Amino acid sequence: MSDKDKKKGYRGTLNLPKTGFAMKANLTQREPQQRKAWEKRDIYTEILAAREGSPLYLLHDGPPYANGDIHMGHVINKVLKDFVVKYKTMTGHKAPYVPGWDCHGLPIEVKVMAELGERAKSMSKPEIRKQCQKYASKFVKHQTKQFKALGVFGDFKNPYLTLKPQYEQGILEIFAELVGNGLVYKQLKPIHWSIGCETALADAELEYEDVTSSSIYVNFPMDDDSAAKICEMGLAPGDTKVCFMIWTTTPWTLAANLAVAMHPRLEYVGLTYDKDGTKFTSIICAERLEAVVAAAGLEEGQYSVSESVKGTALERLRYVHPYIEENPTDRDAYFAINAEYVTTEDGTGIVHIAPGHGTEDYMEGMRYGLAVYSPVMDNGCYDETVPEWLRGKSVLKVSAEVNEHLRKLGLLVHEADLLHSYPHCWRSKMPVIFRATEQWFVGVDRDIEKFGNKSLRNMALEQIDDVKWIPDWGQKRIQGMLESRPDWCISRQRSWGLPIPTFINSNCDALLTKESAMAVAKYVGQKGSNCWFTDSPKEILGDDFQLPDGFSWDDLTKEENIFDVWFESGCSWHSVIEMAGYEVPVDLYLEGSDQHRGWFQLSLLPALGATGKPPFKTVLTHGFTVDDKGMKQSKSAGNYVSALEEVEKYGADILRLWVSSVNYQEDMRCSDELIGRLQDAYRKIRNTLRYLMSNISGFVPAEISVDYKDMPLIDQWAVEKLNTLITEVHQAYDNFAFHRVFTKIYNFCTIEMSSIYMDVLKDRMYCDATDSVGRRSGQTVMYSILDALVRMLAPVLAHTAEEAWAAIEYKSEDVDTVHLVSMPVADKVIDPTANAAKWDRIMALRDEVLKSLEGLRDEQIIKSNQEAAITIETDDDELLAVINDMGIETFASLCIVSEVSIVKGDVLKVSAGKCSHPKCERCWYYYSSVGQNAEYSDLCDRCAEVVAGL
RNA sequence: GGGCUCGUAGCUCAGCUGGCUAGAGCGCACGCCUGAUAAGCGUGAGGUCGGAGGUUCAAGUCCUCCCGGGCCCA
Repeated sequence: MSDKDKKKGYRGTLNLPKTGFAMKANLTQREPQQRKAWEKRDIYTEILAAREGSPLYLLHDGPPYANGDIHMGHVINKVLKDFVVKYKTMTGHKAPYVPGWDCHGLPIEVKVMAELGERAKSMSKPEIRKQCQKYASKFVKHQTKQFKALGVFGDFKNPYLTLKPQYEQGILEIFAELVGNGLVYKQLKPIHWSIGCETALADAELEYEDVTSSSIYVNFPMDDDSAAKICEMGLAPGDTKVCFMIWTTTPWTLAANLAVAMHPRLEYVGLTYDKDGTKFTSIICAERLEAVVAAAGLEEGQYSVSESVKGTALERLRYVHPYIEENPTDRDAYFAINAEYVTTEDGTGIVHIAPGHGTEDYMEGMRYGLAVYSPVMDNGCYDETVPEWLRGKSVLKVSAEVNEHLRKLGLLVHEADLLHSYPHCWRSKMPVIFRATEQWFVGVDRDIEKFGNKSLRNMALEQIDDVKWIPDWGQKRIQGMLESRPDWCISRQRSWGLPIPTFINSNCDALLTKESAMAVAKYVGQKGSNCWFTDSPKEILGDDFQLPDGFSWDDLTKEENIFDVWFESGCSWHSVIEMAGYEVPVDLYLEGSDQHRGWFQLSLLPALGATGKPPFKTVLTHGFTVDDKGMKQSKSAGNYVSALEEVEKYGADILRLWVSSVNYQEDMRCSDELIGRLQDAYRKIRNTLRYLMSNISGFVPAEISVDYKDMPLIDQWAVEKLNTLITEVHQAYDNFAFHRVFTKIYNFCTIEMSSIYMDVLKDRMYCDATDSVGRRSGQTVMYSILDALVRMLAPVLAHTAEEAWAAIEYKSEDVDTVHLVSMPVADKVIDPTANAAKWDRIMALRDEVLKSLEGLRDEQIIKSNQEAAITIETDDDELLAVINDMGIETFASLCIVSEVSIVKGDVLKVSAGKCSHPKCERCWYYYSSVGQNAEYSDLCDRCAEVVAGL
């Protein structure tokens, strides 16, 4: 025997852990191979086929925009969806997942136009659209690769794309239904207009930024009759120039002014003062007096204030436009109206009204019969109807000139810069203006005969109650949005999109009926929407299409509006789900919480308008990633985490584990460091699996398992803990509470397994005879824990669980992918609560013992626990009984000490000392039996017996 | 400015319908083991529960206000 062998002693007689499951994960190398193997066997198709005939669970994917690389938001979204799909599959559902992309729209068109540069000018719409399609397809490919690299399973070979003819057909079919139900109309209406892009913008296309605007106080002189009335009311002395004083931050809109508004119930006064040698009386709101006096620079004694009257008293009084001599509209104008929305937060309490340039102005204007006057052209310049000095000038650059003009007229009371938040176009970044143009709308307040004369708004508000919102405040959120939302402007003046199928004759009558839209739908479904730009109305509608009265084939042209992309994605429940033969509502929509305004709402409305039903049963939302300090992430702020880099660096399972670890209902703090920390958790989980696996090599569960009732108490404890874990994890998954899944499993690995059970089991596993009942019992438990853990981890650690499943020698289910295995089910026969109180006491006592051992170690009396002998004194009969019941030796093994004695004393007292017995050279315990066996004088009786039997 | 929402140890999470000296894991510090070893075990230090009022015998948990985030809107 060499020295080296001597040193090893009895090592060769032990059953030490053995496994091929590597400690080092090497995820960045191993995962791609795993994915390749999945790809090769087409695991998505295989899984679906295996679940054919099972209950359906439909998660309908919301389409990301086909532009750019994926970011952390995508990661969270897709991984959460994948958790759901994989879990549902493992609970016996057929859970198809068809990923989709939003392919039309402004961002792509703008990008393509920029790339084309000058060349774009000589290109036709179909040519430009072709470039856009190429661009979109390219990013669909990119993102497909990136999503798959996360371990997401789905039908990536046949994704849904909003640019596919079939999909487009579906949109037009829904549109036709809405037309048929009387929801679609065309109207002049002020909408957000991007001057930079020369197009109408949707709410979702606006970005708010702080800008400095010129805010001005302006006097609008009254006509003589009204001035006289003001005097009669006692607001003006009689020898002054009487005016309404308004305040605005958009001087350019004054050219379109048609009225002034005051709140009906607020008090208004006349403020009389001298200005540039003229005596003025300005009507203002009493509450704004101080601010106006300050703005006008009036000192104490330089002005007087009249009694007040209510806003209603001023209604219909007339004024003269400051610089427009003749009313440019065919309706009455230049008088005072009452409006509830007037506030006293700033300004004068009198609001200038330009119905062509503001939504509220428009609404109030309608009530008073004002025209919708909007003297601004597509390019943001004034048209011919304004005074000559303004014609052709850009409204964004004209404030200084307007102010100067007003000053010369003596009507500008005060001018100041104001910093405020103002909407900008998300693409051109230019300030957005309100401008009235002809647009197509879906009316949300129109009664729908087919659905009991309810409006879309009514139906939506009613039926969101039948949808399950997770978290539950999602309902409140969408409710508020539905209550206040205006009609949906669905038209855009752009190239890259699905044309709105409307025709027009030379009288400007529009041809749009359910039948015409359906005819176009059919044609587009066959030829794709490019046909709109190349084919004739007759080809598109079909030879046998019956034109309505007033239309003829030789006087029919196509309109060139395209749909708001939200309308396209909002029809996916039809284009994707229904057209594939599935039924709506689907089980789940799962997106970021911004989609309450976006996809959720804009899917709900078309679905209600067309079918009268919502498209989803459950809507689950997640929050957004913020940086490690909780602040919004952006590339420019430098606190941006690149999803691709993180996957590259740590591997997909680390990212997946990170997603599972955070509560996605709130903001998720995210940084490279925070993600990196999950490596620790990953290692702990992986090592737990590895250790379990390493102790069951050669264990054939079906043949040599031990029954629960025959197990040692500690094994029963472990089985009970596992049972509890399974129940809790199941519940957590069912509630989409993935971070609870993570916490439960992780804590189980750390506490129950690593620091207690696996540590305690070492002696039995290593030192007991290979096929002893005690060892087999431990293996039985470890096997079932391993089996359950791998299954429960599979939705989260998609790659690692697969790797582990493959490494399990004797599988409990004859399936060669963990993703087709079923979730473990808690054993109903085992009641984990039965012994819980008892175990709490035992574990508490164990803590005391470990604490006292730490003292011994500090004094350098012992090094390892096995050197120690423990004496416990207690006055607690119950505790005495519990310990004696389980057996003092069992308790000793739980603490991994050589000797324990427990006696009745005064108070609980744990004392420890060095064990006086000799050390067994094989199991390293200090037992009295060591030395008793003549043949093996350095072994305890147990070890001697085992070694003798070898 | 409005709607919704969040704010418990360095990090990630528990704390149910208000009720003992606020918990866990990780991380950290210190120590142990060397028969899970680029592993394992133990002990310990960390929190005025965002802040201020209030209701209550009693508040992290209810109310009001304030501060600071996030999403959406204006």
